[in-house]
Amino acid sequence: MTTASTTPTRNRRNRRAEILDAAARLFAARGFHGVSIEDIGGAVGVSGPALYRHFDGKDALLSEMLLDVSSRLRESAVAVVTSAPGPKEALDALLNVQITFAIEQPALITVHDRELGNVPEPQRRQIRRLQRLYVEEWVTVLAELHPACPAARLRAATHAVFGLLNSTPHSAGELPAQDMRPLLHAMARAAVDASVKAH
Amino acid sequence: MTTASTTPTRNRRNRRAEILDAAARLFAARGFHGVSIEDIGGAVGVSGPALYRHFDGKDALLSEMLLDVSSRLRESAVAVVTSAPGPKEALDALLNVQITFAIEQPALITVHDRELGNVPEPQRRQIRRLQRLYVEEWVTVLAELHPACPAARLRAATHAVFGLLNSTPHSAGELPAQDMRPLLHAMARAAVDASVKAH
DNA sequence: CACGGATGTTAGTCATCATTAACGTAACCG
DNA sequence: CGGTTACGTTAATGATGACTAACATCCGTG
Repeated sequence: MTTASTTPTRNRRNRRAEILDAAARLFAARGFHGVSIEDIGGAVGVSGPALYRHFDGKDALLSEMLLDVSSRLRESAVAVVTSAPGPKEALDALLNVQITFAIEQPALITVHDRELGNVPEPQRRQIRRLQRLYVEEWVTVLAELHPACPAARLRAATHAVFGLLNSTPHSAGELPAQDMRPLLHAMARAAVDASVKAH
Repeated sequence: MTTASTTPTRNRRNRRAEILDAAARLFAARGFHGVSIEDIGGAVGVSGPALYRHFDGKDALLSEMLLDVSSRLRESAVAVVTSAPGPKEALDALLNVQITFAIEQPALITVHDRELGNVPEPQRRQIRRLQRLYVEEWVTVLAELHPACPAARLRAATHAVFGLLNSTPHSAGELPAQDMRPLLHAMARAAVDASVKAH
């Protein structure tokens, strides 16, 4: 083999991330069970069982992927909320976090809200926990803005906003990202305001 | 067997629909490839290969399911738009169509926007066509309301609204349907208005 | 009442697939 | 240089699963 042009160390470090990235795209397109280990290996130029040098198995691959996404979302949310001067700014920042994620990592977002059911039990619980904490960041901020609105309504509204923002992958080619971003922000913002009207 | 209490004719006619219903729920929960023929049969009280008396196979089952949903959505949209006195009422009616569907058939809606990729090619095209026509009903109405807004933006906004409304399955137990309905309507309405602001 | 069709059942069959085994090879470290 | 570690490879292996075959049963109808 004479095709090793880049630094080996660099390649080693990148392989895991490369696999996770390819797997995310494939899972998003065909679903967890619709993708084989061979498919994933093939997508990064190695073949099949090579993946077991990097992950414990297909389930572990998915677990790590979702765990990573949930953690990052949750961390970003906490960071952004605590550093915001007030709830109004916090909401804007939360919107930006989710929009950035949805636009830059559409495959991950898609997998994140579809494939939790395929994660085995020990990790499933933890991912759920992180997702819940992420939602609660939103609900807390919204509750500060509208103390009279019942929490259940705020939670439902939050999920609806996620649905709105996560629709980006569906309307992929429609609009350039630089137009999509403010559009989503404006729509989500308006939806949130409407959800608490009359409360 | 002495357990045949209901009218046989009734049972026969219902079996196909029963299967489609159970399959929709299972597909929504675990994904097309995550559900076996045995699972589907089991869910309606027959076992495995009995399904082949009603459908040509697993693919055909999915195809029929998605074709049915797309047709119904599209027909409802056309009906409601043509009978509306003006674009404003038409938009409200379209919102109600989608909301009713999302609340009453969450599993179908979920499968509808996830599993198109698993439909084999002859039918795939037709389902896509129906989905496109459905979207165009929305875009046409929105264009009447806001002629200055570029079609691409309206299309993206439409997809975002679908995302918002189809989030119902995710926030299942949060809110009773009788509260969910007006909430979704208000949020979607506001989101649409925001999407065409400054145009 | 005999018959045919609709609807099920159970026992194959044949692929596909996740996972493991057994075996290179190349870089790095002593 | 000898040995360990990291990464890959190509064969099994063992399950699972879609689909087919062969064989009931039941019901309406001539």
